[in-house]
Amino acid sequence: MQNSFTEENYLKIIHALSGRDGGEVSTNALAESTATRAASVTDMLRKLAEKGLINYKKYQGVTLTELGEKVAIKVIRKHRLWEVFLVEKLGFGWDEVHDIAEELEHIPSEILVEKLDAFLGHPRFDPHGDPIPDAKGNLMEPDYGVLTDVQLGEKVRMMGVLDHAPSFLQHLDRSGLTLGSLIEVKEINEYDRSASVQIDGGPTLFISLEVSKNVLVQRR
Amino acid sequence: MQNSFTEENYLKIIHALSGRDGGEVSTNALAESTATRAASVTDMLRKLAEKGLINYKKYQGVTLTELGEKVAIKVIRKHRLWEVFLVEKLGFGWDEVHDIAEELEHIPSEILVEKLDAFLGHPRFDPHGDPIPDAKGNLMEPDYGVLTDVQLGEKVRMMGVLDHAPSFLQHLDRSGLTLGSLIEVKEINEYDRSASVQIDGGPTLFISLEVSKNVLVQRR
DNA sequence: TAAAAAATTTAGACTAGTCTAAATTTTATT
DNA sequence: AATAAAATTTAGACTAGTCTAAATTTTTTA
Ligand SMILES: [Mn+2]
Ligand SMILES: [Mn+2]
Ligand SMILES: [Mn+2]
Ligand SMILES: [Mn+2]
Repeated sequence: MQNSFTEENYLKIIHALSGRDGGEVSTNALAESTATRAASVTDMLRKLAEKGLINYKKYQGVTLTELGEKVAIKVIRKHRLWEVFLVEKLGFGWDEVHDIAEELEHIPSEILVEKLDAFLGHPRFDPHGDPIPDAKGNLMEPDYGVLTDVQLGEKVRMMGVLDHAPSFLQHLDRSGLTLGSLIEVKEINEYDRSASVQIDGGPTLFISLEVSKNVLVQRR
Repeated sequence: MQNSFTEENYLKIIHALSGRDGGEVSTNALAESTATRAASVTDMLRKLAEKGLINYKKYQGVTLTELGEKVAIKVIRKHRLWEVFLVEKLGFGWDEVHDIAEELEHIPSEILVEKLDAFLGHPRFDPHGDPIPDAKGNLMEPDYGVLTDVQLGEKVRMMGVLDHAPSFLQHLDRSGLTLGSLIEVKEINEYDRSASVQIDGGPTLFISLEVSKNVLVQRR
């Protein structure tokens, strides 16, 4: 049978919290991310385990099974493709698309996804720099660094963001930081780890640690 | 508060069954169209009435309130715009889009609908010839006739279909009948009311009463 | 390593939407 | 108008997903 909207969300969140190592995810972490209570999570975990989507032993946390992983990646693929559509075709800002994509990602129809993918020209990344899984379910996570780890004087390319909150994305817009920006670290303040960076060889910008922490860059 | 997927479907179906005269819709008719039982319909009707979306007096059938009508038309607008998107942009056939649009029509976001509408060039009709309500909720029902009512020798333009079933639409495709086709009635058989028609001044086609009944045409 | 704290699960309950079976109301027929 | 048939509503129950409060298990800390 089909998976419900709610089940798909649990799988997607388990995938995200599990990280690239595929480690166990705790009931409390899921309660936090799903905005429900731990007791509700336990109920759902029993059901997902029943359906063979997760590995679950009481009190031990959960991981996705291969099947669960496949389902999660399909949802992520749809989410990111729809985000590309919203930005590239409909003209939404990258700060406006996440919530709409949260709904669109649950529309069924394999063929819809594949036609959408073709219509968009088989994009490799979504508007936030996140990689789009291919039709076979392969998800290549590029290993970007965080701006915090960049040394003084280094030049890096902005490739993505860790925080997807509209307020953060809007802040980046106002700062003139977008995907692809060339960032040169001109100064790092020991006291609060804020920094001055030069964008695309042009204007210099002051950024807080909070921002640096959430900007993904390609070091070369 | 927001209306659920299920509530929206009830409103849309009440709108459809109510016809242009806005007449009462019976519990049984709704049970049939929603593929549920009459008892379930009664429960939902109480709820919709509670929310001010329908006029409901026990045993008397229902009509939409102005509010209910507004909500129904918004759903219809979304359904038809998404169908245009699926056909015009993604390359689906007109026989493939209805079920997918049934899902997409429930995605919220007013701004999404308006951006989609603009992206599509503000289409007036969907792939089946059905009129698309405008952003203000105006729905202009053109008064087409049915091919059955066309006289011998008359020339009419095909403008829509009454049956939206994939099998019927595929049958029209195979027959070479599409929206915009010029149809001249060459012969009508008294016995079964089947007919021979000439399409776009070209090939002559034999069509059954069942088909004629479901083809909408513009008489001039 | 025993007690305290934290995390997790169980118990019991609620809502939305659905069902079957029984009761009621309306409509059609004698 | 009385009765039969059809339509509709009510009663009681079920599932998915959620909740609070209580019980249990694991982890931490003294
Ligand atoms: Mn997103
Ligand atoms: Mn994204
Ligand atoms: Mn349709
Ligand atoms: Mn249509």
